Amino acid sequence: MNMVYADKIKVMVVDDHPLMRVGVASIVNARSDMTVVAQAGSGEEAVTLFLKHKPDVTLMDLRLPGISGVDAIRSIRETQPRARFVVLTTYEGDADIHRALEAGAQGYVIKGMPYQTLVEALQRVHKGGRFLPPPIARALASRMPDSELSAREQEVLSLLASGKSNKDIASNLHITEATVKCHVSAILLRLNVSDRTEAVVTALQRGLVHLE
Amino acid sequence: MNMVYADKIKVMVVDDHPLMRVGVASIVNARSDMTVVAQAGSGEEAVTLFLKHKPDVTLMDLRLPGISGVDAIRSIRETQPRARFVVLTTYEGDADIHRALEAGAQGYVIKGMPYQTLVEALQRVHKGGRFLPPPIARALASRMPDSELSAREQEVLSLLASGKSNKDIASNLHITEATVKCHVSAILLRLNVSDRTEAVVTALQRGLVHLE
DNA sequence: TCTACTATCCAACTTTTGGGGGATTCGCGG
DNA sequence: CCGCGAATCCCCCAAAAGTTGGATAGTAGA
Repeated sequence: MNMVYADKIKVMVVDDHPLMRVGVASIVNARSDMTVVAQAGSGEEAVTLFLKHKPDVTLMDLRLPGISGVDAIRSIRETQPRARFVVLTTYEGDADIHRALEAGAQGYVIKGMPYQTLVEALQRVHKGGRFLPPPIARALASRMPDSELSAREQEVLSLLASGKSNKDIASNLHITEATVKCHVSAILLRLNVSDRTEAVVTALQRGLVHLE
Repeated sequence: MNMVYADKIKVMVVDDHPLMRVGVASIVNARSDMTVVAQAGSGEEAVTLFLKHKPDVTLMDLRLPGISGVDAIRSIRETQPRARFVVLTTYEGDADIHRALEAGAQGYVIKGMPYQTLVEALQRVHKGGRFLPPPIARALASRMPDSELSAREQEVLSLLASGKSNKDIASNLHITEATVKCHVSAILLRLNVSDRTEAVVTALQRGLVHLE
């Protein structure tokens, strides 16, 4: 019987850490105006469970095994454009924030903020609004407007971030070392750094690439 | 009245994420053989609360604001050598594991393992044993036995990992660029990599250094 | 004590990187 | 159609990074 949920916000929790899911669920269920209707530990599971439970708001972590949280949001919104999402993740740079909002998230909360923030985000997003805490909005605003890398440059950056030399990158992409240098120079310019190592460090800090 | 705790394992939870603390606490408190007697959000708070509540086992995250979890363990064990610790953290390389055990932790559990693992770790460590899940023991075993960097090399590595050039590092440490190159070469040898960028990436993967 | 070892330091040499031109192709939108 | 940006390549050169060999000093052990 679904009557018991009639006046409550139906929430789905997506996070690969069982302990974090339990924590979030106990916060949500402790309130009289919301309830957890599903929990998922991966992006794939989230897509499946969304269709089954139709939550009002989905709390989504970004770093997940398999497809990323951003991809899961995009995938769900393709068929369910009215789905609403609050991203709940550890801070890993402004790039993730931008990508998540672009994919269709309406809220963004950092793990470690007081949990009243999370509750407020769920309420606001459920009512059709957006929710970006001041530190997040600030990080987003401080983005260079022209900081977009081309597809090729992103490929080069990710190889750079795995520690490869220009020669390795060249053979990996089947292009010449000269071309690699060209792309690397463009990346250094965009990221406003002076060498490849600094480029990797700031790319990791801003979340443009990840380890492993 | 402490009588209610007479037959229960007294647990302290240390983690800077309130949601994670709530999750862990609800798991522990749901069991009849253990109970949470204190929660801390920083290493400093952990030291204070330990003296006040004398938990049987402390669940300790490693990445904390202020002093690290390892430092907190070391600090507490200086005056309370019988204190027992289970590290509960995200996997960030074998270096952290080694440092934590050296500081006096008896157990090591990764966030994201099924929470039955956490319960078992608490029980085993409380009974005076140790607890290292197979994946952790394996990561520890695969460490190079000779992978220790000298103090100076660690300084250089951390500057390397912030993206500084040899010249910057030299002026930072008040030595010649030639000497810096020498240290860098030694680091490359130890980490078994071929250039500084790769060194930074693998150092980050293994948890020898951290971003920021 | 005297040797062996290690950490630290330095300089000369070789290789890799990054910068500055410039050229070609391809596709996309005005 | 034409301009424009993205991607590809080339040459040359200067600067940075990495290699090798060697000096010094302190320390632990035979």
